[in-house]
Amino acid sequence: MQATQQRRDSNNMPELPEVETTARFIRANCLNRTITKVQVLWQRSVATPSAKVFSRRLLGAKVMDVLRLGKFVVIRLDPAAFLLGHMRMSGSFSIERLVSASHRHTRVVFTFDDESALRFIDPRKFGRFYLINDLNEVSAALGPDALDSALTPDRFIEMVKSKSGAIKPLLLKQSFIAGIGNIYADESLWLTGIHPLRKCAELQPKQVKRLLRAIRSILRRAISKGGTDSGDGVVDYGSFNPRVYGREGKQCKRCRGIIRRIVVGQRGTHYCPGCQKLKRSKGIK
DNA sequence: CAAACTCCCTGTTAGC
DNA sequence: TGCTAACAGGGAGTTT
Repeated sequence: MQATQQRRDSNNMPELPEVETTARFIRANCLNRTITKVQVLWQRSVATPSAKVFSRRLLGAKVMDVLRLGKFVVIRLDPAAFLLGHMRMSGSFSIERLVSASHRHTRVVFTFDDESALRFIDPRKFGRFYLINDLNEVSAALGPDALDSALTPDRFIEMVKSKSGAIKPLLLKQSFIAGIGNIYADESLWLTGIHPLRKCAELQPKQVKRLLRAIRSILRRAISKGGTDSGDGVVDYGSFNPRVYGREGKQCKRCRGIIRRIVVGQRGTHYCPGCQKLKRSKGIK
């Protein structure tokens, strides 16, 4: 039988939508299964506890639920524990019905009682697993999830207003708001017409409200485009077409200006100088 | 306290 | 064509 796996290209670095899709994918395939074997092929893929303890403690654990927390895939286990996975740059999962030849970049393999296996593939070795008892250990360090309805526009406005720096680095800070990565940060700022270097305190409440709406619309759309099982066992994230991300030197789809790339907070940042002004111009000078 | 580095990694790409 | 060096990127840790 063919392996079930997820497909990813350069425009699909795991951010909130991809993690959500992945969590659903694992949930659909691994629910109620019991782990019978754990192979850690790259030790550092396991952040905590030690790879040895990690493997031992997972034996006999049953998958009770799979959810998403920010950019973490959270697997709730019985006996009570949480297995968290972070895909970082290049991580992805595949599920196999039969034990097949090992994929080149396999870092961790979880085998279940029905002899299926969940394989973690991660070329750049940045992905990490955490086995913890209290989910709060992680959630306490995260800001509200970008899609959590408990994060109201008013609250978001207050959160942004109290900050002194630029808006883009703030969107990437998981302790501020969880789930947004470099691609969606650039895209949502473009959609809202806000320059990435714009100072938070200078933003009008109305703009911040629009920004949150843009973030959510882009994330939701990406989720809906991903996660569709095409039937041949391949889960495709869908073709997400960035408006600015990775389009340096190309024409803005809105104003025909030329997309620029700058570095903000050590991150490549793409924006349209025509649509995203740093200073509000008052007509013709 | 926040911003800026440094490091972890390797596939991809630019430059020769 | 083939080689090398630079680069990208999320987050943890360290320094300014």
